[in-house]
Amino acid sequence: MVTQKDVAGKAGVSFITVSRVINGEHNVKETTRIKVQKVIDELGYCPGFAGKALNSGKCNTIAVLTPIPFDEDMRMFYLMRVLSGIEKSCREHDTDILFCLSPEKKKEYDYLRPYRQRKVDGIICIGLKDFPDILLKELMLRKLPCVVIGDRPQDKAVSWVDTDNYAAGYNTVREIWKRGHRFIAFLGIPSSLYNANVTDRENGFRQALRTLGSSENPDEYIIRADYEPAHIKRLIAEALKKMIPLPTALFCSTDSAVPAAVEALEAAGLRVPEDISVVGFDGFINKMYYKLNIATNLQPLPEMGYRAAEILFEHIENYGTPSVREILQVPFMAGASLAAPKSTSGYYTHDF
Amino acid sequence: MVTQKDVAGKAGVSFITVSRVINGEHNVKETTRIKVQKVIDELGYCPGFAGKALNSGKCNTIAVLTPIPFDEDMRMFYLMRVLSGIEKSCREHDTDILFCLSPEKKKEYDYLRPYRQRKVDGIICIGLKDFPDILLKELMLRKLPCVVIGDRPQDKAVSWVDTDNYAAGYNTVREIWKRGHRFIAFLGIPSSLYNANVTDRENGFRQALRTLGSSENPDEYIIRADYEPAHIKRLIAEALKKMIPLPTALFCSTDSAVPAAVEALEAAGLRVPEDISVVGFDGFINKMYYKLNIATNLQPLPEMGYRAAEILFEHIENYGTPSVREILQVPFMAGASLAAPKSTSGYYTHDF
DNA sequence: CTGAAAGCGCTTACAG
DNA sequence: CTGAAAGCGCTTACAG
Repeated sequence: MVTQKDVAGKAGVSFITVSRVINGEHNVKETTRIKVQKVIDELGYCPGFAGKALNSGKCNTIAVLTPIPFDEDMRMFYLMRVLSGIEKSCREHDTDILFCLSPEKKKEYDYLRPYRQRKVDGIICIGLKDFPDILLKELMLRKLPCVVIGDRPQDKAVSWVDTDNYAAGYNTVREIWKRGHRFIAFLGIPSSLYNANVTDRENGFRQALRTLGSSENPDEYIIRADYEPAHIKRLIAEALKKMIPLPTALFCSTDSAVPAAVEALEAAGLRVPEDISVVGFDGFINKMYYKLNIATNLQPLPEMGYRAAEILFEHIENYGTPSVREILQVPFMAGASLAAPKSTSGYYTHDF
Repeated sequence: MVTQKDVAGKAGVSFITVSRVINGEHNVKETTRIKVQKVIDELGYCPGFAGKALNSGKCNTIAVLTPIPFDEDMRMFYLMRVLSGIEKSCREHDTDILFCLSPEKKKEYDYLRPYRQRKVDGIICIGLKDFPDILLKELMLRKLPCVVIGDRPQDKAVSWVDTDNYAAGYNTVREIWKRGHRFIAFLGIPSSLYNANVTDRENGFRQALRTLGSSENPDEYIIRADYEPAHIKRLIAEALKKMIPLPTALFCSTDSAVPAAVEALEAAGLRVPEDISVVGFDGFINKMYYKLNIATNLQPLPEMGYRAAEILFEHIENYGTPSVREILQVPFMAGASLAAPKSTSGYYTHDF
């Protein structure tokens, strides 16, 4: 490895002068600078980062911590879009991304090692089911700046960027209702499986129905299934039998449930959207060459990543800055899977 | 940051003893070890990696260099599957992954900075169109171990892991032919856009047709389009007019072209697979909820990533080890998009 | 404008 | 079994 000393020797100056030239300091004679720069170019010298890191305590690297497995196709989309935003910000800050999977299943893996080792200046967490307490304590102990994406840890000290899931859930029902639907079902996820986000969508769904004046009890139209397509299909098949009258629209709390949901509906003899409309949430289903263009809610994932990174850099440059909480809006996207129901029975007079 | 000195002070030993305990050396009295370990636990001491890196010249990090953008949906699948294999190997070697995009478009970004800075011990390149000469020279200059995935750099010094695209192309034609097809078209990519892989698939296609005794000139059945769906559709529409007789099967050199290709065929009034069979290459199209189960070739992407990382670790531990070249096979996957053609005119007597 | 000194946190010989 | 010394590559005061 070429070091400052090598350059210094060949240029006939001390290594300190080389350091000055590399860092663009002004207290260097112009002729010296040129001479040194020439040797730097000849030798291809580039300052090793370890020496610098040891000095400054900074390594210009941030970690992305996520339990999302690389081979899970739908959730990967979420991760990748967020990453693209993080990456943009990192590029602007000359910072690299250390990629740390925190496997959901393989608990024995010590995913905090890179942080303990001070291999990163800060950390962005994505898709953690719950923000673990141990993690929080470690972060505090080691004064490691941290920003969480897609969750809202209680602790005041943690910054986060999230979307307004309640408003999006509410608004989605409005959009469905506006088109004439009155019996709307909701496909969620058990709260034990994910964080409050999905519950918020469900709460928005409930509140919207209350506000819009539905006399129906929404509970009977709410299904909660885990990520497994088979599970989704079975629960929908069972639920349909109990929903009287049949819903004319199904709001899926995540796009990744849409294919299985549509299959289940079709298996029950319902055509989408002729017999039942389907709306998703997240916004990547239509990138997947799915057979049907799905109305959905477009999460601003790259923006979330970008903002999270920007906040993180602020914390890094200025440890102790008050924590930041940002809530981004989720625009509704119309799509072929959402149409007016066959029989509208005059509800259209309801004004919007 | 808690350092060896802090531990040493509290435990009443020198920091060297702390180093010994941390590294599990044997020349430490048992009672001392226990005493020191207790303080380590109390203080939550973990050796910072910068000091170690400065000493050993190693940082237990490898870089993944790729021009594949995070937001390009189909190619991302390729990248992620490869990454999952790399990640597995890294975990076994207690190594972290530094993620470096080398943007295809934004040339001004200095994607070699992390390597020059010795921020990584080695580098895995994925999806580079051509392995750039400058990159190679830099790697040699800085003695940075490197393994390339999905390409075969000429230089003897570079290790790579690739798939047998020629054999897969050849075998695919056999599979199609076996089912009775005699007029088979090929959708490739201009050689200027990608590396020899796609050309190899095309060569396998050609050779298979020659061997199987097709009297047709395959040139008229070969289309080359870039990644743009619009481009693919236009070229297929034009090509179909010139193919006489019409092909009864289309072999797409990559799954990412399949949706556009099928659209083009359907726009021309051809049903898949009733009028024309379609076969892909890569193996992720069927993960995308595509409307049709596609016959394709399943690239062993996680294995490629895993092997590449294993080879890289060998190079890192033992710089100067002869370069390794590995070629993995690509199994053919039958699917609903490949069926027997409507009229078979007695070709079935051909023996396999 | 330039360099000698000290130190960042660690490890590796070398003495005792 | 334990510690003092030197050094990894760099930067930051401090002298001159």
